[in-house]
Amino acid sequence: MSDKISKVTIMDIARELNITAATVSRALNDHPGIKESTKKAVRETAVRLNYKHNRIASSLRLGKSNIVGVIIPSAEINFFGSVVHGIEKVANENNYTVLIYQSNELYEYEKKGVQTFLQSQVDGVLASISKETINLDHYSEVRNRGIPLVLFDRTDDKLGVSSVVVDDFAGAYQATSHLIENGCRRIAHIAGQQHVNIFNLRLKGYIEALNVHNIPVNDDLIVYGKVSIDSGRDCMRQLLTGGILPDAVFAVEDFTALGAIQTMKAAGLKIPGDIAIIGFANEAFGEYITPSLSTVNQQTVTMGEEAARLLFDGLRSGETFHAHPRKLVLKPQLICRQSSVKFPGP
Amino acid sequence: MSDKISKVTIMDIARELNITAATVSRALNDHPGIKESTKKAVRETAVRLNYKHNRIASSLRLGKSNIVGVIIPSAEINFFGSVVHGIEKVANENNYTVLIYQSNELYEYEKKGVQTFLQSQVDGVLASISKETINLDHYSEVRNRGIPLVLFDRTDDKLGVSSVVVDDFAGAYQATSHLIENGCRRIAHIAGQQHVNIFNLRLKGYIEALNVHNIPVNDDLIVYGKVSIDSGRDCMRQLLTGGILPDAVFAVEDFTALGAIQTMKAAGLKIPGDIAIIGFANEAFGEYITPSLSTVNQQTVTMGEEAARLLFDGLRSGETFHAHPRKLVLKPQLICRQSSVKFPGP
DNA sequence: GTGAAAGCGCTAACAA
DNA sequence: TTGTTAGCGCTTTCAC
Repeated sequence: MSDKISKVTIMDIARELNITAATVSRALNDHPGIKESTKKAVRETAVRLNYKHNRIASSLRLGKSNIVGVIIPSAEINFFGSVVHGIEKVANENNYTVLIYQSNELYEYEKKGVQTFLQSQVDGVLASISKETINLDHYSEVRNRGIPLVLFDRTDDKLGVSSVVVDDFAGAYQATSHLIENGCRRIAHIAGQQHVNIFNLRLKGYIEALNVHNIPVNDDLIVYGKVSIDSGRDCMRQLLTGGILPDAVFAVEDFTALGAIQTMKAAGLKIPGDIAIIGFANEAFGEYITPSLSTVNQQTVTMGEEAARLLFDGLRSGETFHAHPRKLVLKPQLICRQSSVKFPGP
Repeated sequence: MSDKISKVTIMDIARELNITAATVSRALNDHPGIKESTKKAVRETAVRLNYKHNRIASSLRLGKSNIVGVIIPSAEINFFGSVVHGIEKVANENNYTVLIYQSNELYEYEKKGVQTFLQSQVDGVLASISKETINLDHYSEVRNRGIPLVLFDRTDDKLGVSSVVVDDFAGAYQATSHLIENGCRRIAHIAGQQHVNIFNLRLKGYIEALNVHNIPVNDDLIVYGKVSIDSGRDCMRQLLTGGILPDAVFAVEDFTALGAIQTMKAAGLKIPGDIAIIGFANEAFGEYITPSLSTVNQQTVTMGEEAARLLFDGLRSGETFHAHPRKLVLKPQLICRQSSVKFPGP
């Protein structure tokens, strides 16, 4: 019941056992040159006094915190939650703790998150760049300080750091080809902000698929949005009031596709009969909406695991971390559901 | 390009300006008794040398970290992402940083998260208890150490700490009454684990609504699940093969409702014609599935804000924090969509 | 196998 | 207005 703040330190344990703090520290860290009996006594006393290791003091002394910071744009996107799972798995294996900061897709928050992590002396940073971010100086700073930094999904090659991405070009290519193979010819693309490289790659993959299949690229069928449900709605309206009525839409990601579907339904269009649609990211809701949404899966957990592995490899290799940035490209997987299949198989 | 780890400290700034570290520290902290010119010089030199405040050292010295830790069961549930937004807003106003730890609904992770936060000397903890958690000793420890702890949504009164919840009883009462008003009489409830108090309250609210409307409570219409899509599917199957075919279902939360809907559809039941359904939590997907899901909104952002406010009030009041736990109960809001409305209005 | 002592970087009394 | 000094709790060299 007491609100006593019992700050038990290794000194208290030392006093109790008539040994020194140094010995206690060594015992707790399982130092080889300490008698087993001493270790045992120290551990028992630690438990009895309810001692709690002070990470702050330890970090200050060691110059490392055993914490990795993860910056994600939003915890409300399943994709990122899933990547974080992968990261946590590997971090646990390496005896590291993961702390998360959400940028809310805002540059200022993202910058603040990086600063917080730097000030908190995290040993490494994993990040996915916010949609709003153009200036990357805060990440350069992490890099220049020699702190391991690995980007995932929303990356930028200019930074010269390691990264893990899914092959967005290939994913877009597959998605678009799938629509073509289903008989669609007037395939529109609702694109994202082109400074975000994954969105740019998806546009390029779309164009490549059209080229390979000898379908002319029509600029009127490409609209640019801000990658959200609302934006998806708006972009779809634009497409419907444009000169050419598309018979299919490749949306830059699932939320955008969701918005587009709402507009299609409101316009009385049958999906996929009148118009087919496919998204990107395999968000959880896609399976449950009507029609269920075809999309591209991004191997989220693997992405997290690989990003974390790159980070911990770097942590071990020390100073030369950013000397040879590596780029891991995961294979995306097409997921065909109802929204894109005009001619269902037997 | 260099990978130099330039550990610039206040000593470096002091040397540069021929003053002492203490003065630099005071200048950086905008201490009143420092000449404006000195402050200016210090700040400029700090920028020039690319000095970064070392939070670790500062925390060790001050015994406080200006960090609050938030423990959430899962970042993949929109509800929690949304609450965290609320928390961050208030934390920012108070010049605090928010770090998130996800328990993945597992007791062991949750315990580890609490330990990490304690070891990292966070100044306060906000938490929502995982579904799996029964033993609450780790939270007691936070409390006993005199560290402000505020629970939100998944709380437990036994802990004797402040909390913010939505009125789950009232929400369940409203949801059930809504079904009754729509002409349903054989209303089933897919319940959650009863050791989780919010799930228990929802069951009680359901029963109360039936009582008030003179509808007998039938135990065959109450099934207990584990609160997930899969569990929703299973429970619904149980209900369909039971003695009485329900004409409505009140599901303990939205994912459970989603699973139940899948089973209903598979059984060829029309929703809401043959069977109506309502969920709880207002997860994002509910608006987009077919039929759209009626549910109960929980004022997530407000919940986060209020929880954070309770915490910061406590932080200021100091030692007596846990002496007078407060409990804030927010009003839930019924959201009627297609899945529950048998007789749509004009 | 353990002790003594120094120091990580910062801040707050107390002094001047 | 600024300097001096001590210490937060832990770890680690160097002794013995």
